[in-house]
Amino acid sequence: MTHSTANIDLETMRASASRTCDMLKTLSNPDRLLLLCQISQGECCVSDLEEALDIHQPTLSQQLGVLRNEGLVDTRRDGKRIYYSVASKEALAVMQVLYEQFCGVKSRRAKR
Amino acid sequence: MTHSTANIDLETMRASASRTCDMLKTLSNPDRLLLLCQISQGECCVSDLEEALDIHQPTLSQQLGVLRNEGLVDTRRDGKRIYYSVASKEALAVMQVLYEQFCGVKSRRAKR
DNA sequence: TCAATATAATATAAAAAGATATATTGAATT
DNA sequence: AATTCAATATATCTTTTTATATTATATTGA
Repeated sequence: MTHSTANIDLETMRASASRTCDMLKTLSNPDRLLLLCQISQGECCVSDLEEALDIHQPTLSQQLGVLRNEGLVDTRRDGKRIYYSVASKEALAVMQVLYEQFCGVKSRRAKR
Repeated sequence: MTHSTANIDLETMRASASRTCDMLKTLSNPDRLLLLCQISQGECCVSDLEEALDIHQPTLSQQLGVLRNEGLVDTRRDGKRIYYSVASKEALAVMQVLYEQFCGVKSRRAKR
């Protein structure tokens, strides 16, 4: 419990870990992950997402709400429709790696 | 509930999302994230981790157990000590991006 | 009034975190 | 070879938190 320099670094690390975990938790749900995956390929409105992912409406709206609250997506209204886009560069970067690692082409199986 | 081609793709997507979420959930805990962060910088034994991160022993062992069960780390025994290393290239790739995004140098704040 | 979307309100389950105690294994010592 | 210590793991609870799904209702714009 001393206040050594090591512990000061540790506090910084813990702060970063905490922020990072917040984002990871938000991504740790299959519906939200798929939603963000779709949205990160280009702005979509809710009905597009509903059709593409076959998630039923209240769930969809609820999970989009979570993504909004965590600041991962932005919205824009156009008439009756609300369009979603990715708002976080961090999330976008993570989605990209996840896609490469879990959905990418299997051909180049280099150093495993 | 039709079996259109769109739904076949959706099943594949859901399967990938599910696997991806499993890993994200495992990372979504500050202790585990810090542990994996340390381990990804080079093999460490448990007492190294305990000292570096100031996590108390049963918690440490428990969270390392989670990382093991999810296949994210490997272990090797040397005498009384057990050494941990990263076992998943996917996890390593994710950790790298997380580090860049949440702990990286702030200097190059290019396109935001 | 309809279509698109969001919010509310529950219920139920699940699970996550922390604490304490105990077990296992290997090395060192007697 | 028995004892003991150090390193690590497992077990067991508690408590709290969180997830998820469902159904119903509200809001907003055309």
